[in-house]
Amino acid sequence: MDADWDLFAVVRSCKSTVKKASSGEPSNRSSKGNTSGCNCLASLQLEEKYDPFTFRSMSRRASLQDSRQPLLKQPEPTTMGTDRGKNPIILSPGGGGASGQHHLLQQQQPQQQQQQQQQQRQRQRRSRQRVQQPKVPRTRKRNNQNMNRTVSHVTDDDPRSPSDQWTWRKYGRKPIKGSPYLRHYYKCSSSEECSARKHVERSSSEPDTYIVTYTDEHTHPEPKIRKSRAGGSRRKKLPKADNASSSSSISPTTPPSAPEDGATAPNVQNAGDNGVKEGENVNTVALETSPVAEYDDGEDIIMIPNARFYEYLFDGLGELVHGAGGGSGSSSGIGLGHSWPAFGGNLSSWGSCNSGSSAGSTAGRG
DNA sequence: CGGCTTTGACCGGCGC
DNA sequence: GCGCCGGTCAAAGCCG
Repeated sequence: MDADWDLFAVVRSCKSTVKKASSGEPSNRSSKGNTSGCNCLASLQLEEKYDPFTFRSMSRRASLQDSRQPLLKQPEPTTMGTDRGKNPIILSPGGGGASGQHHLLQQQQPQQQQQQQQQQRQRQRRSRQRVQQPKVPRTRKRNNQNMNRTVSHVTDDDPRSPSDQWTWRKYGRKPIKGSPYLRHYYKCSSSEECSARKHVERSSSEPDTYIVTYTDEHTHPEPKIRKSRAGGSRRKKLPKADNASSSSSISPTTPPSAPEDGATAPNVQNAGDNGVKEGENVNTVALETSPVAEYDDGEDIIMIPNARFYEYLFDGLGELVHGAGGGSGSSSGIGLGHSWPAFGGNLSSWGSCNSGSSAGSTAGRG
């Protein structure tokens, strides 16, 4: 209950905030709807805003999503990431937009303090533990070293790009100097022994482009079915009662960042060349990210083996689109499985992994 | 319960 | 030698 109240309160406050804020910015293309929604949720999603790669978290929270729905008008189909990247919304710390949040913050201060203390303690504990642990040299490779690297430039222009079917597990992200976007690090999760890794970052010069760098090769065959994405996105603990408030969701250290789902690691494939460093294979690929994510995100996009998916998707999409109309993503994944048998087993796994939310949104948006 | 994301800290390479 | 910065670790917590 409280949570609901909080959510609504936040959403509401955001909404009003957005109105004010958005007035300044003339067009937001696709983001419009999206943006409006997102902006609205700016306080809630700041992180996502900054770090589109994380969007999943939000979408996953059904309740939140539901509450958002009414506020989110589905815009025309759009490529997500782009907007975010181009028009990153940066909320100044004291900036407007957080009135609702403020309110909540005040209400829950004591709790927050406790939580903060707890967190601090935890961190200290961790640090201590680490210090006590015997130092195990980490294997870290530096860029210039002889590494088996493949750099791909991924754009979200061409939906039909092939993508990788590998399953990746995110193990870190970092703000990169000189880039407003975060770089996301992924490891192959199919096999512990597999040393394949990749990192995804949005090109600062070309927000529409993601730079995906693969390191090492997979030591196992391509997984046919993706593992469950249980637990998929987890946002920094959002205290039940004060999710919204928890400024924690707005990481002070989180820089304005990037977009998109690279998270999903834009599944990419090789193609052409583009000046990259010597010894690196450069591939230009289209982000398979489908229109999906618009507001919610790429989230789901992430694990979807888009590549192949795409064609089927668009073929069948027509129907869906027409039927659903610009429907809000609400129609979400629901029917995916049924509508597109073509997806077969994979789809089902996707369903669980990506959850309908995004899938649906994608469809709706066509 | 397994798998995944999040996140701050740690570590080591690299440039100055 | 020092500091910066990128890459990685690992506990915590979430979700199916």
